Amino acid sequence: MEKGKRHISLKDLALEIGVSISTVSRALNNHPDISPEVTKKIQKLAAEMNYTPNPLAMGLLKQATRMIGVIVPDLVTHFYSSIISGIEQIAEEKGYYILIASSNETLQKEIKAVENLLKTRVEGLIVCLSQETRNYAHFDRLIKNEIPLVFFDRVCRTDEVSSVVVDNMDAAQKITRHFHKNGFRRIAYIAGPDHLNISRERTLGYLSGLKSCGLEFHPELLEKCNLSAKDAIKATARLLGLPAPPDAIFGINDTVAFAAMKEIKRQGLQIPEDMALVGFTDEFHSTVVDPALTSITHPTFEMGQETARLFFRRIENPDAKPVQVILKTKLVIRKSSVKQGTSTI
Amino acid sequence: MEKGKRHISLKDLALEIGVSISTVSRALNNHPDISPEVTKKIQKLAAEMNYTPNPLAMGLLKQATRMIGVIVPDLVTHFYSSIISGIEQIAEEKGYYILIASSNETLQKEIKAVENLLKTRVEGLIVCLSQETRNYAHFDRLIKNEIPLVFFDRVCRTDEVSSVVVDNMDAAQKITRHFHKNGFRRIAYIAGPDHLNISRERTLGYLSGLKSCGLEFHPELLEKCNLSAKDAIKATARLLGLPAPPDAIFGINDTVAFAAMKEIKRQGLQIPEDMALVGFTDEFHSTVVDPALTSITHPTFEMGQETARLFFRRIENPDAKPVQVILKTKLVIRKSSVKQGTSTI
DNA sequence: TAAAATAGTGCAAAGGTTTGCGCAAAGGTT
DNA sequence: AACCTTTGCGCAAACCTTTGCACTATTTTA
Repeated sequence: MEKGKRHISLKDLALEIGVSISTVSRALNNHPDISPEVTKKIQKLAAEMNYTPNPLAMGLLKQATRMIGVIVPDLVTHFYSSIISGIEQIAEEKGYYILIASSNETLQKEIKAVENLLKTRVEGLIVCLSQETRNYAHFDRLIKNEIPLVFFDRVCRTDEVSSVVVDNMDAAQKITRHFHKNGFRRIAYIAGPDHLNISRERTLGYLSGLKSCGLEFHPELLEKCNLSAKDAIKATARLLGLPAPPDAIFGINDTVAFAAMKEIKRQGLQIPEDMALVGFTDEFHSTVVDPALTSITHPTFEMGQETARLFFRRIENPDAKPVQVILKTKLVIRKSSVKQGTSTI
Repeated sequence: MEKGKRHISLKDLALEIGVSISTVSRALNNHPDISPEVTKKIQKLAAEMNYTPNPLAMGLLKQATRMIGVIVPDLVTHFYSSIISGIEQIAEEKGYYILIASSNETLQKEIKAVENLLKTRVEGLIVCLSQETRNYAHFDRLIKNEIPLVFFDRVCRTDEVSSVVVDNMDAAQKITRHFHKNGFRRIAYIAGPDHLNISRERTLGYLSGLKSCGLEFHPELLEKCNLSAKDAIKATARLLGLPAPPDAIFGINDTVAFAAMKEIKRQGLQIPEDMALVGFTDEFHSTVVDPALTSITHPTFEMGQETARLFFRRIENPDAKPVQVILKTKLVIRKSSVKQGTSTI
């Protein structure tokens, strides 16, 4: 490879062998029109010279970049990183690359990310809504222009767009019942903003869970926060400061659960003796904290895989009806929600 | 925008207005040759029709894709995610996109990632070596072909390639001295593979730290692991099982530190009373575990930024000499290394 | 008034790839 | 021997953009 020339092209091969570019192209694609000897010679040279087709040229020609844009609320939590890994695995199998953007939980950056990714001509988008997003105009534009789109976890427009979620209602029910079974009666829930499906659905699960246990719903035990650690700490403090404080709390996600844990400890309360705690989070973090955190674990890697599969389903079959894949979560019971001496069965 | 046509081109604008493609192109670039009226009309239409230049076409023409390949050992730890965020920020300022690949700590996947990224015609690579990498042929090829390359954290070929690292020796010294100052005398270190600069340098810091404290070096207190949690647990167990076990341990990174913590707790030992512990990790994780972990924190976001800056320095000035940027770490003292009642000053 | 300069556009090539069509030479059929 | 079919390959267009050059009017200069 001569200096300054990083990649060789069909033209280079054609010049070297003394045939036309078309012949080289066809030979590399095993087109029957080209004689076996010529084909072999060309393929050999291509291998030697380390030829790889230029994706820019292909993209231009085929109007397909083989790139997917992925927008996540943040990059630094295990939840999203793990989902991205799942997406990537499937994408790689299909010969696609993913372009990752973070909305930083803001609507503004999310809109910007959509714009930027479209500018780069990604073939479509895989998105988890930012916490702020309650206006979907930027996605409606994509839908109108028939640009492939799939949502995961935090979703919207589920009639028009395929999506992957977990069974949030079921998960919240499981937590509530688990608390009840372990002797807790004043069960609090720190939710997120109402416009997020995950928050709404978990609230429903919480309520129906209470009902099925024969527990009364106390509105003051349903707290809200904006999903930041800071706000979650405030919400926890409000709960702990109640005239009749809860004896168990579950947080809508890991940030909230860890924040709650910090605040509970800061106030000198024992977990789970004074206050039981359950979160939505992953294996790793749950076990590293003390006490180990009982939690709903998401099948994050599978969520990513499933989302990517839906994306390719859409690419390969644009007219297919949107579907919603609902994955089951698991309640992994650890120390934070079980008083010593209590049966957990 | 008519259905099925996702992006409009100069041609569409030209047809609409009735001028040539060249005129449209020049008008959008404010070329003085085009009359002000025509220019204004074209720019107005372009804005209305939401024209954005096709990066594939530009890439083909300019032989520059404005894409950077980033290879990290894994995607799911905060350390790398945070560095990636830093890289991304600078890249975005420059109008570049990043393509992220994970080596999963294996040489094989790292080589594959290099190949794949080159296939996509990234303009260059930003890399943190996998744990296994001790053969650098795949990078030597890049160097020979003058493909821009920058390493961070785990580096090689530093004479030919710019890199960003932290002052690992200084960091390990700080830890060792901190242990000594707090009354610990049998200080152990769980290192990684010797071919990794971070491991070697921290070992040197450990040794010189011991020396400067007047402590003798006991070879059995220098353990090694392959950076996996599993192996780190084994290494910890070996240390704890020693006839004369250590009274303090520091782990080469967060995975190792957390694994050590688990094993120490599992054996029923108290931290820091029976065994002090210090890790290399980030703010968030250090505070969420119990006891809060004293640790060397990396300026991860800045590392990412600095790495990206070196990359662009290379792009803009290919003949500049390679440099190595060495960032300072901070030792943040928390409970895991200070016995109650002990002065930490 | 004729020649020269200028302003405003368009043509075409380049970058890399695929592919319908055309063309020549070779072989096969009556 | 005259025709038809293969075989094997090249031409050129298309995808989109920039840019050197050429071209046509119009305006300026001598």
